[in-house]
Amino acid sequence: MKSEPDAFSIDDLERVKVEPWNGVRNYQARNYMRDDMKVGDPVLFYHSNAAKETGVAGLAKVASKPYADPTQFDPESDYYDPKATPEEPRWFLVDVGFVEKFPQVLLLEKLKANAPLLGEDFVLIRKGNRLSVAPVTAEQYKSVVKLSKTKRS
DNA sequence: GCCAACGTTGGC
DNA sequence: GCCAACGTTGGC
Repeated sequence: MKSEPDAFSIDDLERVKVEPWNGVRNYQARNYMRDDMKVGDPVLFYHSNAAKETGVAGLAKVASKPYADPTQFDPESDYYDPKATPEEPRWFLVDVGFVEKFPQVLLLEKLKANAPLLGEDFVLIRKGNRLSVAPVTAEQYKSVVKLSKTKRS
């Protein structure tokens, strides 16, 4: 799951512990949350668009079942969707819980350097990847955790 | 700020 | 259903 650290960082998540992942307005990303996420699923927390230190910043977990994003019903919200109704919600989210902040951000650069390990299809190094929520395999997750423990050169 | 790579919208 | 125009994301 991606977030721009200026808007919401791993430090913010550590402070609040649990955050409803609202505001996702992309159907594919919504489907991943609505259809595929289970409570307790491990999550890579990625800092996108960072001034520096773009990369995986820590670990999180799915902390709720999927439910309707309340911001879609709120005319005051930036995420308001006039076509959504409580009877027929269009957007869904899960709560995300803090697990761990990496001592150092695992830089995108390093992910790219380890493409053979992670696989060329690893979502964070794939070209044109713009989904804020996307799946990784268990193997990829483990590899990322392992890489986070190695020192930067 | 630029640009590539999308996704969405709307006219037809 | 097609496609141009437009908007957004994200790396650099």
